[in-house]
Amino acid sequence: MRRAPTRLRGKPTWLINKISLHAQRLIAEAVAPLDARAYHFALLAALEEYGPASQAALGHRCAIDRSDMVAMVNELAEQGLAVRSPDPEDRRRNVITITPAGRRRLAELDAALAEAQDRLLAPLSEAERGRLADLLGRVLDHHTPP
Amino acid sequence: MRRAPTRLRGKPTWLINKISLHAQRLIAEAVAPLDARAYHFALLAALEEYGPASQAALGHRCAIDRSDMVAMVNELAEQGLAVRSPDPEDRRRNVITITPAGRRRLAELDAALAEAQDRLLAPLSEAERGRLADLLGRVLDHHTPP
DNA sequence: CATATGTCAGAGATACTGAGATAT
DNA sequence: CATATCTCAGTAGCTCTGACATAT
Repeated sequence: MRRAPTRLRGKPTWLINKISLHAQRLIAEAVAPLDARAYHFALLAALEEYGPASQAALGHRCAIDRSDMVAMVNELAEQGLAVRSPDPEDRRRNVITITPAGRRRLAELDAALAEAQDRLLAPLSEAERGRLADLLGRVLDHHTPP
Repeated sequence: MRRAPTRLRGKPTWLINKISLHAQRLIAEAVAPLDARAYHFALLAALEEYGPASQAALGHRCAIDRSDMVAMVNELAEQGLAVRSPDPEDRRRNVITITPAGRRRLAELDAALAEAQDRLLAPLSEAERGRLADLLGRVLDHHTPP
């Protein structure tokens, strides 16, 4: 890919899409030893930070479709990382709750993912990583409905 | 997705992956009226900048797998944007050449994609877009074999 | 009746793998 | 023999759509 066409190099969408592939690969490698996926971390992080939540609420926070949420919660439940129970106050809902094992797994995943960030952003200094995260955060916010 | 978990927000890989989805959607919408895809632009840009090339060389420049290149070149050829002909000097190869119609299409795609960049990066100033492109370019280079 | 939630089946687009045929 | 190129078939992971049943 050396010397990609100038017109291509100048398109941030292209840079982002290509980097995204590297990011997905690095993350998959990082969490594979834990028998996990990237979304496990997202869900466990949301459960720990905001407490028990319905699948719809989790999906809203983490930008995961509710149809995909089913399988993700199944996986967390099978591994004993979260519990799915009916919500007595609204019987359409399930309440998902993180378990002690889930909190331990969250910490492990966080460490593994931190290393993946480090590999992805290896050529950037700490200050540059901060600036990049700020710019990306603003871009994502702009495309995120309230 | 409002108020994504702090741990998630702090992971550039997550920001990049989510933004990549928005980018792909914007690009698909931008080039759909031209009956094209993002890779058409990549290939036409490479052909215009570096001249006729084999499919393997194109794939190397644009980071497209050879097995996917076949269908892409088929599409360009069907639309009269490029010509595929056997290489007399190395009969394993095809030489792909851009046509005048291909150059016109390249200009159209470039304009359409410029607008997509604009929509993706709407919240950023010109200076910030430049800084973002620089940071992303360095990250991508780091993961690109020579 | 209209909306929200969870569930499921399947489509779509993208990237990759593995194999074969041909040529160097 | 080892490698390179093109081609094709099939797979994998992820995202999204549409439908349904249930509950509000």
